[in-house]
Formats: sequence, C-alpha cells, structure tokens
Amino acid sequence: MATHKADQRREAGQRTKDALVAATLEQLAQRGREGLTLREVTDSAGANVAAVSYHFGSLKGLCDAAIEHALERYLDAQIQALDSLTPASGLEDVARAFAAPMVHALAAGGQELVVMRTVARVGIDPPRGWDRLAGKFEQTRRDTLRALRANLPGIGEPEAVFRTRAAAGLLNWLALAPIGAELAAGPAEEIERLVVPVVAGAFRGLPTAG
Amino acid sequence: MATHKADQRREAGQRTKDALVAATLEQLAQRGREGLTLREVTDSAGANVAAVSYHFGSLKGLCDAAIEHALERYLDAQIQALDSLTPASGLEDVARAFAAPMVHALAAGGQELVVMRTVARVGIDPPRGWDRLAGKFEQTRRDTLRALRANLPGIGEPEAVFRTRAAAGLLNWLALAPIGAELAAGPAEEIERLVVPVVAGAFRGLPTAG
DNA sequence: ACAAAAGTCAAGCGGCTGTTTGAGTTTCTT
DNA sequence: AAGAAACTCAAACAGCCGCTTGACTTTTGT
Repeated sequence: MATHKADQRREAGQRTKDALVAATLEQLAQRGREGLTLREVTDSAGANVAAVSYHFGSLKGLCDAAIEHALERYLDAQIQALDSLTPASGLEDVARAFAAPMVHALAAGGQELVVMRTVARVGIDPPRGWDRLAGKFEQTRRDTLRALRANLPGIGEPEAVFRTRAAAGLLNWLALAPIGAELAAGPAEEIERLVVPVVAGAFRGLPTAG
Repeated sequence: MATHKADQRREAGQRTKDALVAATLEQLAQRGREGLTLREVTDSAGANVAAVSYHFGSLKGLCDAAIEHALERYLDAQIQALDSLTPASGLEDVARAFAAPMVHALAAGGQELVVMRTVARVGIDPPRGWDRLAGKFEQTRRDTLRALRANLPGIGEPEAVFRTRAAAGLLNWLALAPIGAELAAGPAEEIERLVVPVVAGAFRGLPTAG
C-alpha cells in the first residue's frame, strides 16, 4: 500500500535539500558562481558535506538546482507582471510591469532579492544548457516585445529587441551594484518613482536629432 | 652617477610586471575576482609564481594593481569624452559622450574591452579602499551631472544622480552580458546607433502620465 | 520481526590553492 | 675585479578544495 502515514524520513531529506538550495542561493547572490564553496554552503545550511553528493550528485548539481529554482521564481513573477498588460497599455504601463518584479524584490529584500541577484549574475555568466527554461524566457521576451512595439510603431525589430535587453540589464544592474543597495533602503513607491521613468525612457529612446 | 645606460635588468622586471597585470586583467574580465587563480595568471603571462610575490607582494596586490590600472584607463577615457561637451550640448550629445568609451571599447575589442569588463565587474563587487581614484570619479560624476541638469531643468538632484548611475550600469551591463558580445560583432556606427538613443532616453526619462 | 531503504555523519582521499625559501643568474656600481 | 642589487626559478610548504567511503541511525515495507 502507498504511504498512508507521512514519510518522515523523506520529509527530513527534503528539508535538507531546501536548506542547501537556500544557502546556495544566498552565497550565489553574494559572490557569484566562482565564489561558491562547499563547506560554507553546508555549514550555512546546517548539513553535512556528504549531503550535497547524496542529494545533488555534486556541488555543480546543487548550483544548477539553485539557479533553476531562482530562474523559475523570476520567470513566474515576470510573466505574471506582464499578464496585467492590455493592448491599451501605454509605454509607462509597460515599463512599470516590466520593472515590477525587481522593484518588488528591492523593496522586500530577503529571499526575493537573493533570487533576483542570482538571476542577474546568471545573466552575466550564463551556465551551459538551461534549455529547460528557454520556453518561459521566450514568452517574457515575446510579451514585452509586443507591448513595446505597440507603443513604438516607428521602431524596427532589432531596436526593440535591444531596448528590451538593455532595460533588463539596467534592472539587473540595480540588483547587483551598490546603487541598488542604496535604493533598497527606501520604500517601494520611492523605488518605483525613480526606476520606472528611466526604464520607460530607455524603451522610448531619443529620436536622433538633426 | 645616474643610469646613463639603459637599466636592462629593471626593464626586464617591468616587462614581467606589465605582463602579469595584462594577464590578470584578462582573467579578471572573464571570470571576476573570485575566479582569479595564481598559476593561470603566471602561466598566461609566462612568469614564475614567485614573481607575483616579488613584484606585488601577493595575488591580492597584483589584483589591486590590475584593477587600479583598469580604473585609471577608464576614467581618463571618460573624462576626455566628457571634455568635448559645451554648455550648448544637447541631451543626445551628452549621451553620446557618456557612452563613447564603452562604444569604442565594444567596437575595438581586445585590451580596451578587457579594461571595460574589469571596471564593470568592479562596479558590482567593489574592493575596499579605492580612495586613490575617488577624485577622478567625482570629476566624471560632476561633469555628467552638470551637463545632464542643463538639459533637464525640471529634474531634481536625486533623480539626476540616479539616472546617471543607472545609465552607467546599463553600459556596464553591455560590457559583461552576452548582449554586449553580440553587439561587439558589428561596426562602431551600428553600436552607437543602438546604444546612444537608449542612454539618452534613460537620461530624459518619461514624465509620469495622468 | 526483519530486511531494505533513506538519510546522516566523521574521517580521509588526491589535488589544487597562495605563499615562501634558497640557490641561481644577470646587471649595475665602485 | 669584487661586491651589491635586481630578478628568476624549481621545489616545497601548510591549508583548503570537492568528493568518497563505510559505519551508523531511523523509517518503511512485508
């Protein structure tokens, strides 16, 4: 018969796995993939070094699992934010929705910010073969591009793609650089008031003069 | 008497130092400070491991020297580009001057791009005590802010500071992320055509609607 | 009741890390 | 010519790295 009682042993194992992933994300957000250290992760997670090999095969396996966890949370938030857009949404609405997950993470701090920092670091040094999330990434890119081009009819596709990625890079920079830490000290409204106009301005660009 | 003949011995030492700094910058740009490895640097520079201790005291000393070298080159280029601005310069001129060093580095590749990548990485994970360059940094910030506020009279100082730093972050992101590598494949005019309007747009922002 | 399975743990493995040492060579000074 | 100074080098150092092992406890299945 199946498990009519709670699998206490397996649950404990899952708790260890979660603690390892959380500790890995924290270190990943702080120092990047090169700065990752097995013993620091296990100490921070309150686990034995062998637990990593047992649950994830290797430190790289744990690292990949943590990154995938972060990417999934990020992409879900991004997709949900973009879902609020309608064909009538203006450029500022697009920018606000596009920046919403980062603004929220900066204001909230904690795990949410750790996730964004990790995603940003992955955006700089991409790991091999994250094909599993490629579909979701395509969706966010497609949604943003459509909303953007609806508000900028005169723009070409390469320009729209570049501006989307540049705006994403700007937001990622806020997560990583000291400026983001200064920003995060204030309330969410203040962050949004500063960030959204800049993202919207980057979207719209400045028509070449002369 | 002073050295009437060339100090061959000292010159050789200087060549070793330069080679070590160059090799360090390359690895620094590629993998960041955490990914730095003594033997990879020395091998790449064609030097002995002891040369690092001899010339720089430690690997950290070499790393600091390389970062300082990169920061100096970056700041000089930035200051020179901003020097071309006049009180009559429009927002696009400011953006073009502000982005010029990065555009040039992306188009040129090689050591110039390595320098920009290193500077960008330092912008994310700042080392302790870079007081020696603080003055030059202040100068670039002051110049940019003045030119910016001359073109955006309605903007407050915190907003101007944020937009300057956000635009700098956007450019740094181009140096580090894959999008920059794709960009770098094209000619300089194409890079500038894409980048400058976005930087200018980020400077100008989008006035809050409604 | 009794294996089998799941998870944890201390100890130890080879390998790579940054650094030091002392001898060696070459150049400069006097 | 003789010594000082500048520089290079192979070898070794302790320490940390990721990973494995084998014994151990606890839970699950029959």
